[in-house]
Amino acid sequence: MISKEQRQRRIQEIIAKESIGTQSELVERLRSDRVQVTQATVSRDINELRLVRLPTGKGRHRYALAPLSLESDVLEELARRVREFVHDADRGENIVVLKTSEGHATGVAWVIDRLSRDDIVGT
Amino acid sequence: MISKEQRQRRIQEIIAKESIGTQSELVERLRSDRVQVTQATVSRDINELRLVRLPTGKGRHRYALAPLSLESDVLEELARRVREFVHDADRGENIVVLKTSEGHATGVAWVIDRLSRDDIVGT
DNA sequence: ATTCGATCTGCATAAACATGCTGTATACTC
DNA sequence: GAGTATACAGCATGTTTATGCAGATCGAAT
Repeated sequence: MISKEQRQRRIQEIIAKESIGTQSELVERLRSDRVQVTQATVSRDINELRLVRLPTGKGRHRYALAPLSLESDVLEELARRVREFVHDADRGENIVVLKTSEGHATGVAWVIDRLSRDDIVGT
Repeated sequence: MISKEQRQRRIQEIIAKESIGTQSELVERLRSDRVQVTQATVSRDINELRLVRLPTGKGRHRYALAPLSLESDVLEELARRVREFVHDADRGENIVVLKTSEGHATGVAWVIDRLSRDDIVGT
């Protein structure tokens, strides 16, 4: 019998590293670590740890702690530019239009490019 | 009939201001605003908006604006959404056009809105 | 050592949430 | 206009999560 505290620590580690979508999944995962519990207990643990089940699109979910840290350099720069230069944001179904100060569109777009890197098809 | 987009906006407003613990509760709340929907639709909205049900101790819960309210960090959320949903970025002299996945423009625009407001705290 | 109280867990089940299917509405093409 | 496609929402139901209750365990106080 592992302690409650250890188990909860383990849970946090697991969901931080792996993509766990349901509590049953987590129960199984814990079993593979020789930690035997039921879904009921895991449910209580999750509440105590204040973990959240985050929808990750197209019907999938993932338990998560809280934040995910990203490159804050680029982010801060983007924040600065958005605050300073972006005046308006319109949107359609699959499009977002940002209106910026004269001449600053390139700069804002540049930061967004950096942010997107690989995922961007083209600019 | 209110539009899906309006309804989702309304949902975000409501959960931002009020403490909503279940989807049925949200359905009721929407009804009191003359917005009639079922739990099923609200469930789909919540997934699309990537809202999160946060345990708030002693068996209670509250829906929240996902990572945003958790981290108080709009930037990281923007980064995530840009990475995930923005496919293309065009620019003009004072305009930036982001092309996103079907249906995700609202979410991206929403984060940018937040970012443009004075009351947002930077990283 | 026994009693009390608090904590923890599993079981069974209730409550909450997700989703397959279907009907309706709208838009596009021919 | 008829046919086809796409998005949307409700209903019914399946899946997932929360919880009342009872039994086990532990520590402190008597």
